[in-house]
Amino acid sequence: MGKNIFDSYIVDKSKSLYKDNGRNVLSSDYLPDHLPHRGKQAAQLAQILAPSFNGSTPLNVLIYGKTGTGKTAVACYVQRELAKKKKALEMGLGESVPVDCHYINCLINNSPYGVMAGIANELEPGSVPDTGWSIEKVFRKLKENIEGINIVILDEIDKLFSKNIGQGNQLLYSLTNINSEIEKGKISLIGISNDTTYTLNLEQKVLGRIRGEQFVFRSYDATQLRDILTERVESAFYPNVVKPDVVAFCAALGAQQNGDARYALRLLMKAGDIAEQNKAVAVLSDHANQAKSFLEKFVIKEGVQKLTQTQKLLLTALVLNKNHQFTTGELYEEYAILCNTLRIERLTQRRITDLVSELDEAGLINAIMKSLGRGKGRTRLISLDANVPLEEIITGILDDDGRDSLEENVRKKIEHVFIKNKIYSFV
DNA sequence: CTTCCACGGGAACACTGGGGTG
DNA sequence: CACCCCAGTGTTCCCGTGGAAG
Repeated sequence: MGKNIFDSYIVDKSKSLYKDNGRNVLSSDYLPDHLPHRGKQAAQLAQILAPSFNGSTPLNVLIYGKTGTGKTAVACYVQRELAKKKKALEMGLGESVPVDCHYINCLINNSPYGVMAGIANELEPGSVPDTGWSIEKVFRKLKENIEGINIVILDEIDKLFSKNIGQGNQLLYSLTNINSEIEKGKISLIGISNDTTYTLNLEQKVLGRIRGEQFVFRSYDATQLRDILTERVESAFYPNVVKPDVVAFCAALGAQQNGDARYALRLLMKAGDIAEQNKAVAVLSDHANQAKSFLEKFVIKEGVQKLTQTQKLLLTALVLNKNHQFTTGELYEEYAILCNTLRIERLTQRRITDLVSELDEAGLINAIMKSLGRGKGRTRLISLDANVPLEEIITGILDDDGRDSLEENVRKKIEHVFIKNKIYSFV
């Protein structure tokens, strides 16, 4: 047998640090049997939903909290328990219990149509196509098929409002309105939001209808994260494979990232992977350190790769003048010049301001609003974020990784520009 | 108080890609 | 098959507005 590119990555099962299927335990969509430090929240949620088994429609629920604070985990945990209870009751009664809980992720179905169709297909799989119908038609179909009490978890519900506030309100209004329109089926919503401003820009008429319970999930601190990680480590790795200081390290970093348990778990998994690839017999703090820098770079590079061609050009302009602070007007000039040399159509300045805002939100650049007074007006001062390594940005721009946001000839030309300006030499 | 530049909301448009109809 | 309906996305166009130097 010759050498194969997979060889160094496939570890002999007998030498693996992970138990069978253990690596999955660390993945973000794994739902453990026990949720440390979230038992109370799960119990409260169960209490709110419990009346559904007696035939009354539960109150709506809004859950707020930053990423990785266990919102989704708690909701899905309760969903799973509810399904178990339903089954048990049905076994006992010998008849079906008309209670169901569905999960919709609004980031994946990221449009009013997508969410509406998602719910309709939960009620009756395949009843609605992914595209092509009017929303009203989807809604009609949904109303046709709805029966009993349906608890709908709308995860990342804030994404419905980030693009078009009016549409988001309209959708929630329609969904909550169903209960007064129809007798045979009811809906209650569990909205999960990463936006901690607690408002979601809900209009008054929608707010009045939602009228439910609100939960705020506080971020985990380092101690809590350590408890979470410790439990996962026990089911993911063989005994004594992960040193306690590695767990503490991951927990501490997770705490720094706004108490993000997901990040801490990713760190731990990466550390485990690195340890395996190095054929180590244990996961050491050195592996965790490597994992940390890997994730940092990976996030940036991946973020840049996903950008549109125009955003990459804006970044290019900033990289070429990495010590300069641009006003929007200046940056637009620079961008226009770049478009000329690359022979591409340029977008309007209005569009560019939006793209700059997106880059700012992504944390790749700093754009500070300043009023410079007479003759200068009100503008943003734009520069690369000093904390972002230049190398990752440049490789992110050039290395498309099959995403094809850059036309091939444009990519070549940008590379050429970088080389000409002696910025690309170290790659 | 004027003046300046760009911010950013909103309407309108083009285009894409799917379903439904005759 | 030709043709219309519909949602979504990315864009342009128009324009009222902010806020500090002069």
